[in-house]
Amino acid sequence: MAEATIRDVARRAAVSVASVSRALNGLSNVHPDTRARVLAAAKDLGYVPHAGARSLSLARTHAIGVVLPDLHGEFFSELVRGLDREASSRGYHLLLSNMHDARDHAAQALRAMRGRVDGLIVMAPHIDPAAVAAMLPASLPTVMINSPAGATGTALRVDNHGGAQAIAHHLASIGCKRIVHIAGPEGNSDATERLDGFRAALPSDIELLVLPGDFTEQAGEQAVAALLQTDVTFDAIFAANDMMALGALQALRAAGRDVPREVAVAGFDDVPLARYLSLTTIQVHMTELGSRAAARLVDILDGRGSGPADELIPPALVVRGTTVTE
Amino acid sequence: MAEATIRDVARRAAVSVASVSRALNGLSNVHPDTRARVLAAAKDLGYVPHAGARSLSLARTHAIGVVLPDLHGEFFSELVRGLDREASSRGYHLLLSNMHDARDHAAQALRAMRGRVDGLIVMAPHIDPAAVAAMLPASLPTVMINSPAGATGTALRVDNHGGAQAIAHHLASIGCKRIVHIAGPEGNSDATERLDGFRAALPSDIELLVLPGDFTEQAGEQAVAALLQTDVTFDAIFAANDMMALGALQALRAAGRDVPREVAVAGFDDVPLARYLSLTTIQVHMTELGSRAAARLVDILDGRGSGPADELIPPALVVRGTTVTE
DNA sequence: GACGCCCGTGTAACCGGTTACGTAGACGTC
DNA sequence: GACGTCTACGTAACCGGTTACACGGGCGTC
Repeated sequence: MAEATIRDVARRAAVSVASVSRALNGLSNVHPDTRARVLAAAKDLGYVPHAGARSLSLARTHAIGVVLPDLHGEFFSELVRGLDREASSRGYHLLLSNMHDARDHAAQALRAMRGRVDGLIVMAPHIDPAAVAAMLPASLPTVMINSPAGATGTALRVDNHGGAQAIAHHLASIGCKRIVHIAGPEGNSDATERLDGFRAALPSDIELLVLPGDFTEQAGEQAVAALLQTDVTFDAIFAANDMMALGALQALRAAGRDVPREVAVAGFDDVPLARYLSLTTIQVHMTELGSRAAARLVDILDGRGSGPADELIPPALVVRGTTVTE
Repeated sequence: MAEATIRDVARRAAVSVASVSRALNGLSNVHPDTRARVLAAAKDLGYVPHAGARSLSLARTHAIGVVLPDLHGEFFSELVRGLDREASSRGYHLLLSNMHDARDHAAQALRAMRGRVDGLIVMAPHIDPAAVAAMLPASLPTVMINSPAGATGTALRVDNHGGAQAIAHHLASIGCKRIVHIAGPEGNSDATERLDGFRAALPSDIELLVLPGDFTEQAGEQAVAALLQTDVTFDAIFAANDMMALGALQALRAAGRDVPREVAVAGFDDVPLARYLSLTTIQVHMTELGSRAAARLVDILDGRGSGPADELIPPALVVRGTTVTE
């Protein structure tokens, strides 16, 4: 059952290992007859090159490491789909590694990548970029996704600022005056950028109330339910992500508030559910983010110039039934 | 910027590479002083072992290859989450590879795994298991997920038969007499097992009409829309998956049919949307399927006995508003 | 003091590929 | 016929780890 090695092939074809290697890799300086013999021998033996050995001598693994937080749902799969699409079309594999919260475990995970991959794609919106940089095995080209601004190396980010701005303009244009924002977890860069962008783009005659949240549906529901107990009035809710917006929607409906006539609701992300529940939101094309990130990294690995150091993926406003009547 | 190797560490600690290797791997036959010197030297140099070289000499990569079809949505992420959870907790990494439709490309992808991974987890419900077996690099332990029955080696499968049976009993118990089934793509083993199980469990006094489908929402919608044009009567629809059930729901609502009073609707999978749209369905715990598969493979790799050759993951019936009124 | 044993360590082979370098032979030129 | 070139190919070093085996020295025993 032991797999055939290149020496087995060499023996069977009665040539040296060098010739086998050359023949199999399509180098030109091999006699056609020799090449044919080698190919036949390889086929007979069912020979498959040992990728590990190959990478060791070439110092090239053709794999890229992907380190992600413990993402849930569509986000994760869309991102990975984009990464995989681009990577595999350019001859690279994906080595997955989840970075759970534990900090030192994360360092461990990153280090373990040395010698396994040619480069890294890291997403860590909850970790200080300097800390991440310190954990990296140096010499491994890295592309960061949605890291806090100022990250080292190449970074791709969703334009949270621009997206939030678009929501602000939209809500203002439909006449909202008293808006509630349900924020994301503290220290999360996506969350803070969304709030900052929103606040900055809001005309001065509009009031803004910010409530804490944590990106979960529950948080959105509870925040709004609690708010409804008070005598605060409002005509719009902008949640830092879709799941909280959906929670908010449920709380509003449970309380009999008419959406969008009494209260407009908007989210951020455009998860698939948003379309079904007709939620106005910002479409973040995770697939594209993934493939752009992979493309950038592969460009670097393959020695192509790497364009601008940072890149913003522009999100698109999707207006649906929770802010305007059809 | 070149990374330090074990020889650099050896030089700095003034010992041989063997001692460095022994010290770093925690072998017992190393003098405490030596170990301390080695550790210090390694730390000074920021030494990180080269995983590729390590796997070459150990013939162990501590990675498992995951070959999946181009899955969409939650399915994909849930499965991968389960795989990753189990694998990483047991010291393994995941090497991802999508197997698109092209058959020979698939063989290529599988072969490329040799020397990169210690074992494989393959999901290919649309491919003949014998063909898959033929593509495998032999000598690579493989666990198949949801393959057509009779697959080689270890296989884990969702109990499609049992799930469909549960739906049949449920529909019968609420009094349905004329049921329409929207089938999945031809040749897909999940699809055929669901239909077979359903048919087998149906009491003989219930009529069954089978319509073709392909697992997409559109297919479900069109099948039902077309059906409504005819004078065929029916009081229940069982779609081979949730997305088609949701499509069916839309067609029914567009035609003004009352669900569940006039027509009961059930799906299979329990995608997240199902909960929001209150669809009765069969809950397939993809996360568990993933972690079970990883556990089985790691058991084999680590030399633990591998229990029963095959394993069925039991799905659970989830009754919601599309079959019963609350 | 000869012997055996154990401990700690170093040397070098090995994992399975790639490739720099050397060389034998065919051929052309003067 | 001596010499240079070019082509096809083999030998062996190398990638960065692990580890079988050899070995030297300290110690206990008779």
